[in-house]
Formats: sequence, C-alpha cells, structure tokens
Amino acid sequence: MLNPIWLKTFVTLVDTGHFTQAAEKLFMTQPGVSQHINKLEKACGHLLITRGKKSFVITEQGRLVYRYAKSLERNEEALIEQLAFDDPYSGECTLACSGSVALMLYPKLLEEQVKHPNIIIKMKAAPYHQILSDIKKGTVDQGIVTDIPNKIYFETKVLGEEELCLVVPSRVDTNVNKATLLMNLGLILHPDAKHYLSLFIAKNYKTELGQLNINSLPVVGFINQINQILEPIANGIGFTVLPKSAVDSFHNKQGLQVIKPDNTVIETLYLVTQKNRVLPARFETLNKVIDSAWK
Amino acid sequence: MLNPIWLKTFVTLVDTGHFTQAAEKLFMTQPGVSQHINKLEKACGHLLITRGKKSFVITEQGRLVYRYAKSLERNEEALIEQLAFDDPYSGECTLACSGSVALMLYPKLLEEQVKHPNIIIKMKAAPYHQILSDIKKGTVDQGIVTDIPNKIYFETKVLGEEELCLVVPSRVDTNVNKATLLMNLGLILHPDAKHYLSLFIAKNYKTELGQLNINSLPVVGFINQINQILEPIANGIGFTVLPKSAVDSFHNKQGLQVIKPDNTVIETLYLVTQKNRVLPARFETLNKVIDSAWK
DNA sequence: TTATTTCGATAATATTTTGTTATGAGGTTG
DNA sequence: CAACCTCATAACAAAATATTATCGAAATAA
Repeated sequence: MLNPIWLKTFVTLVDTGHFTQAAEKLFMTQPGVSQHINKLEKACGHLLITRGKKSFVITEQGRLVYRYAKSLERNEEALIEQLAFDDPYSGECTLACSGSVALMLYPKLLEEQVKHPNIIIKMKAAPYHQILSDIKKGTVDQGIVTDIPNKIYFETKVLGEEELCLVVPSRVDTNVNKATLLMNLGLILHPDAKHYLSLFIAKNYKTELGQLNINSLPVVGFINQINQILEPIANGIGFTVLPKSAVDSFHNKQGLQVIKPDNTVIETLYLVTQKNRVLPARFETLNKVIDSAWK
Repeated sequence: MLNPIWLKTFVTLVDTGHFTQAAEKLFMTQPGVSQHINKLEKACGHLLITRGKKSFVITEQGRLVYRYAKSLERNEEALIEQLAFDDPYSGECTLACSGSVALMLYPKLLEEQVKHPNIIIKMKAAPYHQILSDIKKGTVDQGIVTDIPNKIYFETKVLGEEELCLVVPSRVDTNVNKATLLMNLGLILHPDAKHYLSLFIAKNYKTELGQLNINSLPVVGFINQINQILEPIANGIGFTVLPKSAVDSFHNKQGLQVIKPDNTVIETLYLVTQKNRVLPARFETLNKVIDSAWK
C-alpha cells in the first residue's frame, strides 16, 4: 500500500530536486527522505528516480506516481471539505416503496430534482420485506410501507392514509353475493394484492366473505408493473384491490368498476428509516415534498 | 492524512458489520479495528459510525469515506498496473524544437496520433535555451536543436541535416557587395535569426562580410511565428536566414529570392534528451517518425 | 592541483506508532 | 440468571519510523 506520507515526501523531492531541501521543507532529516523514497519504490515495485552521484532524474514510473500523488492530495482535500458541508440541495437520496406509492410520488420528487439538479432521486419499487431489508443493509435510505416494522431496527413516522379500492370489470353485475362474484372473476395478483385484499375483507362483506380463503381464490393473472395491473380487468378479466391513487391514474377507467364498500378501507403509510441513522440535510428538502403528497 | 490501512479496515468493518468479524478478515485483533476506526474518525474530523451498545450504524460522513476508500483502492490498483505496463501506443509525448522544425515535423507526428489516438503529441516551438531548460526541468521529454548541448546534462543523437537559405526580396539586385546589400536591407529578426546568420557567414562571403558585425546590422522587423517570418521580405522589406523547409512551405514564393551561396550551409539537427532519463516505449514509436523525416 | 563544501547513502540508535493481551461493561440468549 | 456476545479501554510488547553520526563521491573554491 502506498503510504500518503511517502507520496508527499516524493512530491516534495521532485518539486525541489534535492533530498536536503525536501527534508527541510517537510521538517524532517535528509536520511528520512531517503528512506521514504526507498519504501515508496519498494511498494510500487519500480524505481521512481534514477540516482546520479549527487543528483537524480525522475523515471517514467516516477512521473506516473507523481501525478497520482498530486491527484490523491486533491481528492483527499475534496473529501474532507465534503464531510463538513451537508448541502441540503445536493447528493443521492434512495428510497423504496410500493409500486402504487412510486406511481404517485415519483413525479413529485422529479419536480424537486428539476428544481435542484444536484439532488439525485433513486426510487425503487419493491415489496414490503425487501424494502425493510434494504433499509437495514443501508442500500436504501428511506422507505414507505403500510405496516409498522420492528422498533428495534427501524424508526417510523406516519405519513398519511390511502383508500383501497376493490376493482372489477365494468360489465360485471355487482348486485350478487360477493364471494361468488370474486370466485367467479378470479384474482389479478400483484405484489401487494393479498395484503390489500385481506385488509379489505377485514372491514367489509364479513358475512358474505367470512369463510373465503384468500389462498384458495383462483388467480387469473399476475403483473408487478403498477400501471398494468388494471389492464386485464379493463379487458374483462379478474378483479384486484389497489390504492385509489393507482386506480385514478389508470388510462382506461371506463373499462373498470370500483365497488363502493360500506366501510371505506384505509391503509396508513409510514415513512421508515434505519434506527439511529441521522440522514443528511437533503432529506429534509425531500421529505417536505413527501409529506405534502398526503396533505 | 488518511492512512489507507485505516481506510481498508473501515471498509471491511462496514462490509462485515462487526468489529470482530472485520478483525478476523484482516488477520488482526478486535481492539486493533477499534483503534483504526478511532484514528480514522480523528483524521476525518467526523464520526463515521454511530455506536450502539453492540452494533453500529454508518453515518453520512461514514458513507462518503466508504465511497472514497473504495475509489482509492481502485485508483491505486490502476496505478500499479499502469506502472508495469509500458504501452508503445499510448501516453503523452512532449517535445520542443524551433518553429521551422515544428512546421515540418508536426503534421507527420499528427498522422501518427491519428493512427494511434492514445498517443498524445504535445509540441512546443521554442528557442534553443528554453528547449534545454525545459528538458532539464523535465517538462519536455525531447528536444530538437542545432547545437550539441552540455554532455553533463543531456544526451544527444544526430537526426539529420538541413540547408540554410539566405532570403531577400525578389526585386533586389544581388550582384553587388553582400555586406552593402544586407546592411541596406536590414535584418528580419526571428528567434534563430542571428544563429543562422552567423553559420551562414562563417562559410560564405568571408571576404565581403568578414568585418560585418551581426549585432550592428540594422533590424527592420521581428516575428516569432515561423510562417510569417518571410512575409515582410515578400513585401520587399529586409532579409533573413531560414532553413530550406521553411522557405519551401511559404505561400508567396514569387516575392522571395534565395541567394545561392558558393558553399551550401548545412545545419545539423540533434535529438536531445535529459541525461540518464529512460524514455517510455511510446517514444520509440514516435522517434521512428522523427528519424524518417530527415531520410 | 588540493582543500573545502555539498549532497546523498548507510548504519546504529532513539523515538513513536502500532498491534496485542488482558480486562471490563453492557446487552442478548437459552 | 448464568453463559455468551460484542465492543471499549488500558497496559504492554513489537514493529515501524525518524534521528544522529558517519562516509564517499562530486562540485566548488583557493
């Protein structure tokens, strides 16, 4: 490994052209300089200078190492400067959430990135457990989920609420027994479908759906692209449960029919971060936008 | 200064998530890891991890340092690799020579750069003494000059020869005493004018010019752009001495008259490098072109 | 030329830095 | 609650590093 102190000595040596002068400049003794150069040459595996009796000439390798040392110095300075300066309008922000939240949130975040081009938004649509494991690993800074995770590892803050919609094809007659209706249609599966459906059933149609086993429902499709989940339903195939925002943004709404339930089903959204992790200033900028999305 | 060993320890710590495991991986003890991190934090001036009782969370500064450490590692590897590999078709070649040599040589070298785009030719037209001082400083790799420099500091190799031409305006009657002719015309000065003129006089017109003092010649112009030196002469003003190649490439030759001397005046061109400096392989590629320019 | 000074290399020694062992405090697990 | 982890700290041992002393060769001055 190339010790930066040796590199600095080498740079000074090359700049001054004299071992003695370099030593003076560095407040050390001349043999010290000699030793640094020897060690650096050993570490590099190449002679960095060609020694004459009283003078030296830098080798090609020496030139390369000299340039490297200079750039190292600059890089290190830049790093130290960066460490002290927590810019609220620059840096990477990685967040993960469900596809439907992403669908609604990402455009708003992009507006912010347009305002402050040095903020870089990285959005990952993922299922619940992956969001949590990514936050725990630290590969994702923040997540938005619909369940409160383990308080030992995560910090949680309520963001807002979203209405869940049971969506069926527009042609279907909904004035029938709901269990029969859904069994006949079959489920269009997506990453959060079963979770949403169970929330929905827990609050509605208990008498009709009470004994319905979600896992025994026929599955008539699967898609994990949020903007395509409603496609089969608009074509008359299956049903699903989705947040209202996802339904609203669908391009072909006349193909759909949202069943108005007796009790509105609300899921709470939580902003989740790693426990004890202090996020940099740019997340305040970001979270203003996220907060306002549910206001 | 950020010790690369501490940085490596820090990277390992972050990767493993455990002091003990990091220590094992690095064949050291756990307190050693603790100390490395402490020292690194002190050197950075920031906490890199937030310590829990049995675990830690990386801080924003820690993330920056982690990224820096990773890139440092890559850069160092790249350097070491580069040191061992002397590519004949890539790298910078800086050379210095007179304007007239540059005029002739640079196009040929550019052809070579087109063939091998990773070779970067840097050509500096400069007077004799500056060429030598640049080579001695090491800011220029090679020079082409017309005098053998001090053998203590430089290595010299004969490149070829060039004919010198005494150039006067085309309208002038040359069948007169040469001293009178030149005194009446006056010298168009350029960086090598006096040197060339002295070479010329030493071999020709000794009887006529014997007592002519170059420094007392009237100077009627000065220009250090090689392709413009002959401009005043083509306009009927002054005389000068230049290599034949520079005269040949002049755009308005009918305005000029080259005085045919009794003894052709030849200047020898020398390729000069710093003493004891071994040039990298790309200079072999380059010097083939340079050699062939005078063949 | 010879004496003097300058410059870098080397060896021996002193000092500082670094790594290890030993130990303790706090937390988790069975 | 005992056994077991994990990390921090202190004391000490080991290694790395810097200094002093000295030499030889070359440049400079006399």
